[in-house]
Amino acid sequence: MPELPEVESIANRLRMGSDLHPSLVGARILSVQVYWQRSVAKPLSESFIEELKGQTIRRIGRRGKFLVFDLDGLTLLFHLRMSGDLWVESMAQAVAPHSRVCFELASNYRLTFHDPRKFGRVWLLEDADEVLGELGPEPFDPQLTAEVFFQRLSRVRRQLKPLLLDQRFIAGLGNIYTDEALHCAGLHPLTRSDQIRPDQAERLLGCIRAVLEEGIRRNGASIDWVYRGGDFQNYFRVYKRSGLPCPNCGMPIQRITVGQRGTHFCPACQPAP
DNA sequence: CACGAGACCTGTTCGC
DNA sequence: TGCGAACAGGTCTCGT
Repeated sequence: MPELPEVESIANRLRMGSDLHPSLVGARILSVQVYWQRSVAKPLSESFIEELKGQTIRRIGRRGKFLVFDLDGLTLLFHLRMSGDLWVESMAQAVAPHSRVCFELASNYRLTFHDPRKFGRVWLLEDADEVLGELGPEPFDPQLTAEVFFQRLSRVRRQLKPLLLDQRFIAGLGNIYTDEALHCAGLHPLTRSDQIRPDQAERLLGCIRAVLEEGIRRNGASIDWVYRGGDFQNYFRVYKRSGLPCPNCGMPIQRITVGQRGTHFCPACQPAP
C-alpha cells in the first residue's frame, strides 16, 4: 500500500482527525500491547512497552515512507511496508485480526498498527537519525534542484527503475509512482542513469513531483483489501494496466520484471535505451 | 559497484 | 468446485 502519498494521507488524517476520530496530537499513551514481536524493531518489546507508558504524542509527520511521531524526547517511527496501516478505533471495539501493536490512548481511543503480512516495523528511538539518517532527499525539498538531481543521476550507473526505488537515492517512491513518473517523463525503466541528459533529468524530477502531488491530492491509491481512502488507483496511466492502451498514444502498455518488481511502461512513449 | 535471487509473510486472484 | 501457482504498494542480505 504505502508510498509517499499514502503515508502522507495517513499522517494528515492522524494529525487532523476525521469524522471517525479526533486528532492524535496531544494524545497520551496509557499502555501498549504487542501481538507480533517482530513488528517491534527496536528496542526489545518489554522496553518498548515500558518506555511508551505516559508519553504524549506531540507531533505527527512523515519522512520518506516513514510515519514520524514526536513524543516527549523520544521518536516513534512506523514503516508500513507492503500491507501496514494505522487505525484509530474506539476502545469499545474488539481488536481486529492482524493487529500487530496496539496503543491505548487516554482519550478512550486505540491506535492500532494493522499489518496482515507482518513486514511492517515500528521503532522507539532517542535519535530518529539512527533509522532515517541514510534516507535520500525528500522529493519536494527545494534544495533538490534539477541540477542537483542530474548530478545525483550521473554519479552512478544504474537502471532508472531500481535507482528510483532506492530510498537512499530519493525518499518516498515505490513501485506505483516510479512507473507513473517514468511514463510521464518518457523514459524507459531500464535506461542507465548516467545516460540521462540534463533536460531529461529536469523533466523526470518534474514528473516525480507531479505524480506524487496528484497522489496526495487524491489521498493516495487504494488497491485490493489493503488501505482504503484514496482513489488515485482510478487514474493510473501505466501501473497494473498491461495490455490496455497508453493514454498518450494508444499503444498497449507492456509489463516486464525489473529487479523482481512488476514494471509497466509504454513501448512507444518510453523507447528502449 | 551493480544486479539477481532468496527471505520475510498472508491473502487474493488466476489458470487449469 | 478445487487446487496450486503467481502475484501484491517494501526492504534486507547474500552471492556473483
